[in-house]
Amino acid sequence: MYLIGELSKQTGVKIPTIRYYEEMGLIEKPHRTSGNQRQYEKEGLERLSFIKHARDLGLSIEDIRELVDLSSSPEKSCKQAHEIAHHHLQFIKTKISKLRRLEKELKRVALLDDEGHVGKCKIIASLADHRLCKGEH
Amino acid sequence: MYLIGELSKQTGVKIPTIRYYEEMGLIEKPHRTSGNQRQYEKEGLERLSFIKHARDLGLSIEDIRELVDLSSSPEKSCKQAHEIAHHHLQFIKTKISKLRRLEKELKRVALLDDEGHVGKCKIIASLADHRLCKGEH
DNA sequence: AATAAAGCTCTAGTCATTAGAGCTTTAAGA
DNA sequence: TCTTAAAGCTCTAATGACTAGAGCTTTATT
Ligand SMILES: [Zn+2]
Ligand SMILES: [Zn+2]
Ligand SMILES: [Zn+2]
Ligand SMILES: [Zn+2]
Repeated sequence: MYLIGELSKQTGVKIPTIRYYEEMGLIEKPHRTSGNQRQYEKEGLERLSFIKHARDLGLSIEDIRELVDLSSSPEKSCKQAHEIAHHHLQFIKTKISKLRRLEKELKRVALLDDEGHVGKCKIIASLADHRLCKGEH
Repeated sequence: MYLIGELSKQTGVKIPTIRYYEEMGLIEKPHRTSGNQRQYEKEGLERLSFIKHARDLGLSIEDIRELVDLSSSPEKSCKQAHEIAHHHLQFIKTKISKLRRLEKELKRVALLDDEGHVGKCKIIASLADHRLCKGEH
């Protein structure tokens, strides 16, 4: 149905990345043509779209591998999937709050005005000395 | 004055990382003892503290290299330092807003409740199909 | 003198790709 | 049918910022 270039266009996943996913065992090894070229079916496209979407949502390859494995057994409990999503949400929240603290400090630093030369540069001084910061990073 | 382990304790930078910074040209090669061990002076400690703080604020090694180079010439214009700080602030802001969009989508996904098995799992369905999302990532 | 702690170099692994070299296969036009 | 261009293949190495480990030497303490 699709050669790798077509699959790449359909999903937005670059060709070397598709081959990498194959090597990592995220997608099944596709059928090869007589000339050794990868040939994908609709399921291959669907699985790659799933992976692309999960990656766009920031999930790790490991998380995705578990989700992919899971989704091949419809009768199993989906508890693990809920845990992964939940855990990842927490992870993103933590990341955001860390970045917000950073942003605060950086705003203070980046908006400093000074005489314009290195010797008395307030930005360089602020980077040199954490005691000038209001909080932790 | 300090051996590498002491420097590490003082700054919170791990020993292999200090050696890595040396190799990258971020810190000067220190004097060696007769037994080939690195021996740092006060300036070495100060420079490493600078680097640590800038890293904690999220600056890249490349940015830090420029700042370090710059700070050795006090008479030069510090325009470049201001640019780096500014640019980095923008970078952090962009990152935060991307993560917030992600958080929104993930909240929607992670808090879904369903019948508890993979076949009808709403989380897995949401990951499989971006059309179920409200926005871009 | 013996032992332990801390230092050294060098290599390789992490994560998720991406780039490039050097080759073969396939499709299309002359 | 021949030729060329596009697209595919494998394999290796690079990215960024470390980190871990093997196998060795130096230093400090008992
Ligand atoms: Zn300045
Ligand atoms: Zn600080
Ligand atoms: Zn479910
Ligand atoms: Zn989506």
